[in-house]
Amino acid sequence: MSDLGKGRGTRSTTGGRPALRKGPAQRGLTDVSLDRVVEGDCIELLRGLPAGSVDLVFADPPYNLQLGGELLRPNNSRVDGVEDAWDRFDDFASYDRFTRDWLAAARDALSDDGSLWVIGSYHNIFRVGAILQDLGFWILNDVIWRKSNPMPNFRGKRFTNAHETLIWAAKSKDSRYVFNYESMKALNDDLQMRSDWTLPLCTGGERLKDAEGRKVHATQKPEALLWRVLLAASNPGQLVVDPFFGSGTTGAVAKRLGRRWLGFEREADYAAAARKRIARVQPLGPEELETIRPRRAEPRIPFGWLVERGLIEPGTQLFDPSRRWTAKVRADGSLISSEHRGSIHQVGAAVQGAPACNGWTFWHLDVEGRAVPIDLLRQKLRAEMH
Amino acid sequence: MSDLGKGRGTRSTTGGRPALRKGPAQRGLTDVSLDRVVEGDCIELLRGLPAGSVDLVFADPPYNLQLGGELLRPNNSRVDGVEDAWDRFDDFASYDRFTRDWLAAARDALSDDGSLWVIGSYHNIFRVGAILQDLGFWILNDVIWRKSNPMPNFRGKRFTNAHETLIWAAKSKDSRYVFNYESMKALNDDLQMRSDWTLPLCTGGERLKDAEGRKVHATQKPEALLWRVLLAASNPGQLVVDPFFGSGTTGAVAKRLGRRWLGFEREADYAAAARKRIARVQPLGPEELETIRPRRAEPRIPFGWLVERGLIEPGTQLFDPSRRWTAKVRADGSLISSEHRGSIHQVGAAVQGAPACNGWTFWHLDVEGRAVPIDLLRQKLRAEMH
DNA sequence: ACCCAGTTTGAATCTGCAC
DNA sequence: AGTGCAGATTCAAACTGGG
Repeated sequence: MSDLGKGRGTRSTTGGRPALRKGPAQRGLTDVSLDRVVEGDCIELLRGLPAGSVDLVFADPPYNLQLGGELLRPNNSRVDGVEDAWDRFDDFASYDRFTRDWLAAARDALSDDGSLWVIGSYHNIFRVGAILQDLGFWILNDVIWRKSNPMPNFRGKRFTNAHETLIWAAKSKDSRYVFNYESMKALNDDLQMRSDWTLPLCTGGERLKDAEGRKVHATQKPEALLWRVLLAASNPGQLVVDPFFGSGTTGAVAKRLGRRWLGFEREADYAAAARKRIARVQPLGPEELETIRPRRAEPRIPFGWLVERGLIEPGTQLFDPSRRWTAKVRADGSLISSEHRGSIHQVGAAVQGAPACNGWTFWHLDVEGRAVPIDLLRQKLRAEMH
Repeated sequence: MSDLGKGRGTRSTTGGRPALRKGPAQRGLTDVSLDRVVEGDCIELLRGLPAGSVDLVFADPPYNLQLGGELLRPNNSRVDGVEDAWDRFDDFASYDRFTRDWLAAARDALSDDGSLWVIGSYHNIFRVGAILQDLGFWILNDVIWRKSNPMPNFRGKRFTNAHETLIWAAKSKDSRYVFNYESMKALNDDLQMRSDWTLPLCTGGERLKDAEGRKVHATQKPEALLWRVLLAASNPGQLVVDPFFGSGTTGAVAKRLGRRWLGFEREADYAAAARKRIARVQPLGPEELETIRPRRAEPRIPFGWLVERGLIEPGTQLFDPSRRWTAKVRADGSLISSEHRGSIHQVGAAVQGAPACNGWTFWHLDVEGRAVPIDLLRQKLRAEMH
């Protein structure tokens, strides 16, 4: 694991400074303490992590369903079921305290460019979202998990509750968070991935059962959901922490996708089931893990290099797709049109009267009667340079 | 209007005691004060309503978007964002105060069995939802408006923000709120209506424009959305109040559906446009309240979903029927061949040197020695997703 | 009347590195 | 922290105009 935090284990959206990014191992976490389920209170355990050591948090906290009174105080004592408005306020207040505590601890553990996902339902997600914002998290998206096979509303008193909500938030407004745009686009047939994801509930062979055939965990999340989350917002080698580990879906998918992971779980039974489950997971090899490389991450090639390398001759006439404007290439890689001179981008913007222009895709040259974007020459040069 | 609050104007879900339910006229509101747009501050106007006089509140409050500078599309055209003064707040605390004030006033105005809808985005909806709960409202559903034609994310930095969230809440836990289960089921091809509604944005002839062709209101809601809300949660003759009336969609649909209505609006321009709009609306006759059934399209299944769902493993070798070309599946659903990488369609086209290719029928995989087109897996998945 | 190609537009927290 | 600039980035629908 000597390459933790290097290579693919870095942000893919910028391409800059990959060697400078620290992996978990450089941030006070050793191999032996990673890829494990730790039993205990998630708030204490989160507080025990080195500040800034975590790249991604995925959290599936208790939903505070006001049905069975399964509500826990920060000290893990159980709150009794309550009826009237005063007690309900007490109820929410205690849920809010708990939420604030674990979110604040998670925020401290996150690196500056790390991000956090929380999943919830209308019972708790509004409180979680508001507290997130109060703590300085910067919401990037709310994402809807649209269940293709939800439980119907048996009594016919409400709409079928057919979705859950995920919030994706960066540590701060200025964060340079990881978003693997191209991978998400690839996953969605070359269309931008939207904020609504249609996925089925976790059923069938994926659902963990005990010896008597009872489900091990009441709210086991489908692996497809975590697949999308981890692929979108982390890179191989980065550290993913799940403070409410449960049946270990986050760990199973993290292992498969080559991410480092840590799971916190209070209940020994869940922890044991998760360990057993994850031990069976086969990690993908580097080739399968390789995804579409974002153009932003490709090495920068100045236009002048094409001239220098003889891929384009000084004096060559360039034109835009509509052939309304032309410009000539000069020896230093600058362009000159009838009224403007400067870089391919500057002249492209100037002739159009636009505020900006990507000269690589705007300017074309004539190759045997066909208009070819100069970006094609750049790709050729890149291939030559490996 | 002597039958206000009787007959159809009663809850349909219980069937009990219809004659005892009061209509607006019995609760201190006269005909002359109804079905009107009132200009002024919504909090004061809500406070001025007799307690318990309102059957349904629909609210589309400012979202507090906190937009930065200007945003350009890839073609350099400028996005016409929400820059109106009414959407600007100093900070979360002042937005929260505003929200608490209008929600508290709305709650007092609501009858005990009345309910409230609020629409918002991730910028504000979590704060609204938490405050709702703090005030004693009882959330019945959160409903997702899934936009069929959302604005893309132009910079590729996030998921396409393709939905908005509505919260539907009763005045209290014990409320006997109106829910027209059968109407909703009928609207949905005799299936229970789910909590996610797919509807297009308000465009075309429905969108109000001024003399210069500019949109009258930055955020006009589609009538189809209000149609569903009013049909679900109110009965003819009941009173619907919209404290952020804007372009008057709530009033237009309420009039058409035979509901009484009241709209509060601070801006005189909006109020005038709404009055003009609603004057043109023809109320439906009792028999016409039958609705058009929405058409259901076959769901699109991107190839990546097969990978995500475990129907095809990353690393799987694909080949064409003639077995001249092969390619490998990667974790994000893209393919890689010896010379090309991209979507199933792109790589299929590239290896053949063809301009286009249907990857679904071109690529096959080996199942027990037999070549099976990947389209078969798609059909399998589609069947699982209805 | 229809078709096709090009243009416009929508509640948007929308760049990142070098100097 | 501020400035300059390379260069990356869009989907569904409705509308417009010419043939």
